[in-house]
Amino acid sequence: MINHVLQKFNISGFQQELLEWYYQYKRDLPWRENQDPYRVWVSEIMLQQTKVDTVIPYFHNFLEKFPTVHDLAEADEQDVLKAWEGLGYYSRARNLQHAVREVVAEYDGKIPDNPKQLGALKGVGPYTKGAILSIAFNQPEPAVDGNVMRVFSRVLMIDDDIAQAKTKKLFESVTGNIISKEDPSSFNQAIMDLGATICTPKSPTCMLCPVNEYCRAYAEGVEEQLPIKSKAKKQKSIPYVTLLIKNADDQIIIEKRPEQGLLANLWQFPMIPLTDISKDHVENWFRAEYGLTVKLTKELDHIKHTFSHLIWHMDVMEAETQETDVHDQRLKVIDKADVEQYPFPVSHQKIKKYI
DNA sequence: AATCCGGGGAG
DNA sequence: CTCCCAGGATT
Repeated sequence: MINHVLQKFNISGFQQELLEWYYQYKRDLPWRENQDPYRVWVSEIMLQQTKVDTVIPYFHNFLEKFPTVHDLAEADEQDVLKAWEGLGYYSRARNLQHAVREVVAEYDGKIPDNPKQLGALKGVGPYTKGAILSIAFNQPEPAVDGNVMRVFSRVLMIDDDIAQAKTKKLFESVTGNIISKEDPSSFNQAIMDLGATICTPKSPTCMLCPVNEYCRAYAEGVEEQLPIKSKAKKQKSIPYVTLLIKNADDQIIIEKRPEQGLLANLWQFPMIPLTDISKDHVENWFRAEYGLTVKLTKELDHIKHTFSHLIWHMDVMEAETQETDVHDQRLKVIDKADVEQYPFPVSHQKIKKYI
């Protein structure tokens, strides 16, 4: 299969054109300042399913707060989540800290440079493993992400569905055969840059592509038709009432989310799902579930928030309580001014302005 | 092999 | 609106 795909493909010519282009035009990115494996690691985790422009400010802030593996290992998880606030996929942050603690405990704080130990760390999958091994340790390991599959599906005119797991293995094999043994670090990063700036998902600028003479899809004029990707099914919709609860002491009540699942360990304003009850039973349901008596006073907003796999419809209500303390473990009474100390998902940050 | 897990921006 | 982004863990 691989032999067939790579038949008559000029590997060394492709490598040379790609690398020469990269040496001249590579993007100036903060994690390319040096090859510190910790910085490479943090950047690769942040960049999972996340655009470069989004990551840059988070990367600076994160490295300022946690400059070394030891700083991150010793940090409070809530502080790590606060540094991740708004970036999404929060298990990345929790897994990264878990893995860093393992590196400190098992490897004396030195990030392992072999595939077995590196790939065993929490949150380090096939892509990230290859990225760290190649970028930080100069090892010729493939790092297959969306860019790599898009670029090589066009260059080699591969029409397999890139949404399927087995297709990713095909591209790992392909990349393992094409990657430069002289400069694997630059090679992998060059494919990323090419995918981000030239070989883009829509309207690729093939005229400016350094490897267009090696591209089979371009030669056939079908680059816009690749890669093939099956569509994801659409999200499920869930209605909620969300409460901004205020007490007589000018305080508000927030809730810590469960330690597993969606937005784990982040904070929110108490939410009541309207899947089993109707809106006029919210006060009773809340008293039964949280042991707190509240009175809904005013409708503040209606927020629609879309996740990868579901959609929240939040009817935001202002509520009052006569209580000054709470008894449910999940709830916490805080001063209005202290709300900024807690990590909130973006969906709930939109509610802060009503405080 | 499917599903879960966030949020943003380009078009 | 749709797509998809330097994906991984869980089932």
